Amino acid sequence: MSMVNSALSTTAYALLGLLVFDRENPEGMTGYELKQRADFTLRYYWVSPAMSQIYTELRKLSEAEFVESAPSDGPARYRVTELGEEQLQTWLFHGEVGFPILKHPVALRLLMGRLSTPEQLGGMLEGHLDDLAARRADLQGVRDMLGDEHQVRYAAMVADWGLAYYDSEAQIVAGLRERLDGMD
Amino acid sequence: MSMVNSALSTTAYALLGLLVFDRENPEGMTGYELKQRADFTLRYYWVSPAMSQIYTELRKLSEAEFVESAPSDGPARYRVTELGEEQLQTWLFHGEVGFPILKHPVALRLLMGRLSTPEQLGGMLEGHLDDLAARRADLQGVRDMLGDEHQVRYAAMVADWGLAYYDSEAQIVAGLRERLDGMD
DNA sequence: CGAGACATATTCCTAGTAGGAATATATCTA
DNA sequence: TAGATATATTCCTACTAGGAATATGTCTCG
Repeated sequence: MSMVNSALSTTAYALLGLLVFDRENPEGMTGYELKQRADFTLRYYWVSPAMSQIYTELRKLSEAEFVESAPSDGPARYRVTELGEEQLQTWLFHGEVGFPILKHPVALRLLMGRLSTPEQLGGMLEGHLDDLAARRADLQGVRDMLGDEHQVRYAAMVADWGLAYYDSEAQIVAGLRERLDGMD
Repeated sequence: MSMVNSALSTTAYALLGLLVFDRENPEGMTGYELKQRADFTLRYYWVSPAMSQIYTELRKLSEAEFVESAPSDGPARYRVTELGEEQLQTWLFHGEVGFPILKHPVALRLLMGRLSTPEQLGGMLEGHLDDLAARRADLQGVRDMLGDEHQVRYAAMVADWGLAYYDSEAQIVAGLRERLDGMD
């Protein structure tokens, strides 16, 4: 027995959130633009969905009338509806808040530290941190983008959190160096 | 054209790592025990795979002869093979190290802060932190379990990292309280 | 001692998700 | 004007999540 009107996925709500964020824009957003926005802002807190996934979720949101797209000859441009905004509100504070899920290949390798030399671990971590530098710059961009005061009040905390999270990797490397130096 | 001998998933290597960790135990581990171990140690750094997934991955590892199970009448008990250990070594430091992926429903809701009152956000965060208290205790357990000095040297950093990661949520709440107090 | 609860052990099924390939058009650039 | 890049969307397939189903063993309490 498949649940009719089954609950939307968290990813669907995340996209709905992006559309609410953009609700002053009368043009709306295409799926493609949503993907870009998701890659830019969302991916630090929720997996950035694949393109195909975005269109799937948009279809579901559309069926539930949480988003609408004015019929046009060009690409479909979605806007959040009143109903959608209400629904997001409801979900935000009345839905089950699940546990964070992390897939961290670097941490995983650190956990297997006994299988490696300190040099190997150190090398891997430093390579990873190089990659992170670019990400960190992006994250600053996200913070700059969040201009509205209400948004800033809370989202900046999240951004700080994200930075703290990544900074702690820098701390690990620092700690690692220290430990390496202190080794006999 | 399906790739024959296709590369194992990260989850498979994670399980292989758990078996290596346990390689002094001549009994080996059952799939069930691996699941328990994964829930205990692994889930903070990699999604803890579902039971069914564990058995799927074990089958693949077995086909590749990275693990072996002595035939017996009881439940299958797996041990890592020489080949498996070598393979894990190779993967650890010669495979592609992907980017961390986070699914954080709390951070997601914080990002949508403009849709909520400070009280709602604060309430949600505090509820979440209550749940985390238990987890944090678990994590201490993981650290206690890692008795071997080589392991401790690196895994303790990971544990610290995990703790720092979760502690930063406490900081967010503290920051939130501060901001709430400072509000007109 | 027997009943029910809980732990162990594994398989099966289904919906969901990832993510690349394919397709098409528009624009930009040299 | 050809090739590259960006926009826009769909399609396909393999993988993953995760609950249900199924057994058997063990523990506990009246």
